[in-house]
Amino acid sequence: MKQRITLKHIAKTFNVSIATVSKALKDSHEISVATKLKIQEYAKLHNYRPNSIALSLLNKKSKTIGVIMPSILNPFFVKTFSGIEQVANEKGYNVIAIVSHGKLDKEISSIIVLENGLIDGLLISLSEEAEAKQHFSHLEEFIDNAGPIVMFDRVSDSVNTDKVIVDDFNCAYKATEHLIKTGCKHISVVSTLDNVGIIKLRIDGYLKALVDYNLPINRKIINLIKPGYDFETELKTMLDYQEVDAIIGLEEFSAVESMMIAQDRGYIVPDDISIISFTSSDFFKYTKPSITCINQHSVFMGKTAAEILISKIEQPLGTETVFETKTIKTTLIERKSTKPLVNNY
Amino acid sequence: MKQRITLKHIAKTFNVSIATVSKALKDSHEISVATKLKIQEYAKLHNYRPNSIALSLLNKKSKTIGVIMPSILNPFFVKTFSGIEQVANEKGYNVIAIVSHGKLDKEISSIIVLENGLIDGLLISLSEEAEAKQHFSHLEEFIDNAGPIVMFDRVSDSVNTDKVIVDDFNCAYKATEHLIKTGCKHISVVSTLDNVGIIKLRIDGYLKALVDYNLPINRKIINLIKPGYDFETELKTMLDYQEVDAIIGLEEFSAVESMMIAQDRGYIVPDDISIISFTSSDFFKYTKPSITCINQHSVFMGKTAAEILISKIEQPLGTETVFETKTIKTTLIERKSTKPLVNNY
DNA sequence: CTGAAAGCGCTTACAG
DNA sequence: CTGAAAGCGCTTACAG
Repeated sequence: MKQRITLKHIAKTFNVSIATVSKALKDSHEISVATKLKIQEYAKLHNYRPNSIALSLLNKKSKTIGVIMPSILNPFFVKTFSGIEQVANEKGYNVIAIVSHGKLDKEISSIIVLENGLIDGLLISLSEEAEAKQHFSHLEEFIDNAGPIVMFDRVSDSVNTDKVIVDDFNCAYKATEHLIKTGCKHISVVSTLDNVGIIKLRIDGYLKALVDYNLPINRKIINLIKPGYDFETELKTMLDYQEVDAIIGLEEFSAVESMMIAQDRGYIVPDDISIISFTSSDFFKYTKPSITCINQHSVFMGKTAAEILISKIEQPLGTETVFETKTIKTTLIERKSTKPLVNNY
Repeated sequence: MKQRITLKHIAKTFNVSIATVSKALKDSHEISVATKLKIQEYAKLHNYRPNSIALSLLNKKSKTIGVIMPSILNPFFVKTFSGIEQVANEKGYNVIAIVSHGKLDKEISSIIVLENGLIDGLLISLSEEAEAKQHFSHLEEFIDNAGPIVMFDRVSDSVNTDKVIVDDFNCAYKATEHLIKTGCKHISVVSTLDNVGIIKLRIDGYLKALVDYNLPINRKIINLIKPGYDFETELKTMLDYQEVDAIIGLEEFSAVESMMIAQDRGYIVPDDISIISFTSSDFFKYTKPSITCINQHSVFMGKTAAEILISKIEQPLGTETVFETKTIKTTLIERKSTKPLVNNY
């Protein structure tokens, strides 16, 4: 690694000032054609590239955005991230990715690092712990000091900023309704997450559907399995002691693992028990039976969030800031883990 | 967004110099306890944080690394990235993620952006196009001007730098051997990638195993499906016209999709046809039958690559640079898509 | 104990 | 047509 070439170097070799070199490279009309030519040629030959850190300091813009997600080993977040990366790159922004692993202190320390000029704006999906403790002052501090935030998926009403969400309530309602319409009466909800706003919304949507269709509510088959508890044990216990003819898995793992366990116990899917999964994975096509799921259009969600963020970053100073909450529509992808809809419903 | 507080602001409020404030905040012994105290208190109260861009410019270190991958919607790269992110964060580095989508010009333009002080070092898995065209000058330029590179998985011998790879040759040999030992004789290889070094290595390992076990080689069942060709059609044609009793999928998609297609045609897996996949996915547990695969320990690969890179970044100037190529060991995870090993082999 | 100066690499308004 | 100056936010060796 040799020394990177700078304006100073070029200035010295031609015995001109740094300012002249700077202008020459920008093809300024202030500079004579002769000097422009020789400087540009030399710069090209030596692969001169302006130092982006220096420009950041000057412009107070880093042309990079940050993304903080609870996990990256979760297909939903991977796809969202993919969407974010795409539009960021199109618009000339770099993206710094940070995984909070659901931990509040990781979230806070990351934001502190990013807060000092490193990024022009932040995309964040809240950590479980931030939601559980309702701790958001680090976000407000960021907004005050560093730039705009757009929250996606796991958001909080307490933070006044732009948001992109999935319509979790209706989405759960639709899934539940679909199960009811295919003849299910004892619909369980299974999740490995708790204390997260979206889970509450999904359960509310589920409950509403039950009420609307005059089905009884059985709290014992709303199975939020807390960390530390064994999924398999919890699920088997439920299947042993409760009547269940359908399971809505609130994330991929819960759905696919529930299906496996039920099948191992001899249940036929979907005849004995139907399965629907929140979050769509390409792999749901490949299970036996293939799994009916809700497509949350996560790539699109990522793109939308990034677009909003960048437009906020680039809006002229003094523009009145109006915050919007965009809801991404979901689709039910019908596969073989649910019974066909009865026509005469 | 208000104005971020700087040393200048603090200096002005206490009528001292910027230098004094800087030293006071570093708790320098040069400064009187009284001034240190009031300055520190004020800074804390107003949430002062040194501007990291300014520090980067000063130190010529940005404490961030770049990662360029061909794809992020591929579980192998996601896991590798996860490993990278983990150690980078432990060691206080930010990571900028860039997806090349297999395109050379995206790879080049990204490197140009990153080259100018933005990152201290780069992790890269080559794009298909860079490998196909054997174009690597952008990497050499980066190494010359910006900092160390560590290549992972898709590497090139032509670039003199550190590398972390999977032992693709032996890995394919092992997989093929396993199939032979379970009684397969007509082993096909299926991949949607071509022109990539690792694919060549895998095929070489496969061929070597066939030779060692005195099995005939049938080039017609080495099925490298080029972009634009329909996977299903290609695979069906092969199954129709060639004798095949095992398929090695060189990436997840090829394996799982091949299994589906074979099953749709009435093949029983593994009795009629065995399946092995390169790259391990959590989902392989959930297919019927579950899929035997090669675990490439991709998270570990990412961690290793990041560790090497950061050690290179942080090594004192003038340290003799010795490049190493680290090979990550792979494991065969036996599941139900292959027949059990016969004991008396 | 405090501060002026130089510098990291750049840009731009202003003089000459 | 060219350059000196000021500045982005910081640090550090050197004077006083």
